[in-house]
Amino acid sequence: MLDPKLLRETPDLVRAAVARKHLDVDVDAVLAIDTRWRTLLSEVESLRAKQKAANTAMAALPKGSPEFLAKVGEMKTVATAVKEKEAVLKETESAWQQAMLTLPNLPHSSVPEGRTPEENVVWATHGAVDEPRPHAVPHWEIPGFERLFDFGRGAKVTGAGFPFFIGEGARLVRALLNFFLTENAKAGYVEVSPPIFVNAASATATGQLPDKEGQMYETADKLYAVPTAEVPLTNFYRDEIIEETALPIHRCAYTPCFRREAGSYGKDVRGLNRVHQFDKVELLKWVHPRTSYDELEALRTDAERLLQKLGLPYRVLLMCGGDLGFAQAKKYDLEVWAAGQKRWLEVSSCSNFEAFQARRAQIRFRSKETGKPELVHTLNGSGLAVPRVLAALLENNLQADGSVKVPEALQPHFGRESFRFD
RNA sequence: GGAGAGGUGGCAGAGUGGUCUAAUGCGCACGCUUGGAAAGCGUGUGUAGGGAAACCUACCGAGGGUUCGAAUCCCUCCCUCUCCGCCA
Repeated sequence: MLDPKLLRETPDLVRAAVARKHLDVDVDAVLAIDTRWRTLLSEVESLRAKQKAANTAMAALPKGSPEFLAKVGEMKTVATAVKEKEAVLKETESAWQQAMLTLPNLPHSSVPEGRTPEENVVWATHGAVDEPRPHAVPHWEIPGFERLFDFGRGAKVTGAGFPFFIGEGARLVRALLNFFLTENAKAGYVEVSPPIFVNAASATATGQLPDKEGQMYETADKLYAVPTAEVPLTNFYRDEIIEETALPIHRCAYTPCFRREAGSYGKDVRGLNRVHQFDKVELLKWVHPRTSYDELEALRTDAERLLQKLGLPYRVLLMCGGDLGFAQAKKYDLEVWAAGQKRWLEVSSCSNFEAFQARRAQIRFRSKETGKPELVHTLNGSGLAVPRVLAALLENNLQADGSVKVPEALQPHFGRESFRFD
């Protein structure tokens, strides 16, 4: 959510942000509701003040005295008026809240202009992308693929997009997770193992609800399977005030992630590219507003290092205004090169939300200068998502003899230097 | 799952219909005191919204209700504790 004061005092800034993100939001309509809400609020408050004054006066009167009874009669009409006004206020308030939620976060000044993904800026490219690999094939076409990654039985047991990982397949997943967590710990992120179901309040605070409800799996008792560890992790400090000396807080968490991916059919759903359940390690930061852009660069570097150590070619995209998410102020995507499919796969998305998430989740710190609570800045990024890294690893490291070379950094976790599908 | 008890400020804990912006204690901050400290004494000490300000309003687990008036009474839900049952 945006700062309501920002809307009132500098509506042009908000209009500019809407334009840069190429969204269709009626800022003036939100302003109108805001004004109406504030008028109603002060009306209700003055009626309440009247009630309180009468209350104090009546406490001093003998109960049942004529003066007392006269006051009761008088206050009855005020009570009715308060009730009516309050009902209107409440309605207006929820309309106000909904309207405020339509306003996107302001893009940072360093975010490039642009409407479509094609206008994202290629920030950096690492590794040999154009190296000839005559035997490279999409990972799902590797002979024996289903022996280690059994999509067929997964579909029977659960449904499409819920594969079994078997033998070396399962071991690769575990090795990657172990590698990610170990490296992240070295970089100073404290490991957390969070609940993988969250309640509606948590899903609302991080923005999954109400809009993206259809993207989550919901249980019979109204809990949601997490689409990313970002949700339980960010909500850890929801409605809390953190000591400034505790900042910055760096954490990482492995969870399985569950996504219904409703309506996302197309060619990028093959194999490990897009599944309903996948493993991911998420990096999360709660920081002082002053440092959040330095922290974003560091976050991106930390995620990049993982790909570098695995020896996988990748590129960094700086997202343009139009491809920025609703809540992000600035975002980098990390895309790994899949040599068989000859395409880039997104494996991490490193974002600075500034105070946007923190305001919605009410995560604050006590400022040493003012002594007052202020909103923290939150950042997050994957470090990293397993299946797509795995897909790229299989495709890039497939040898002419059909074996797959395990990256050196992964060998201590995997236990061998290579493996075969057949 | 069954039975019972309870959720009040940073913490402990009083308050069971009216002057509660919540007693008291601890903690914390500042001041007095002191050679310095402790003790003692004094003052202050939540969050949010509105307002230029004085100030006003809301918040006693959450939501609804009764009432002229609710921390207090009623209803629903959530959570914690104790005992019993079941079980990794």
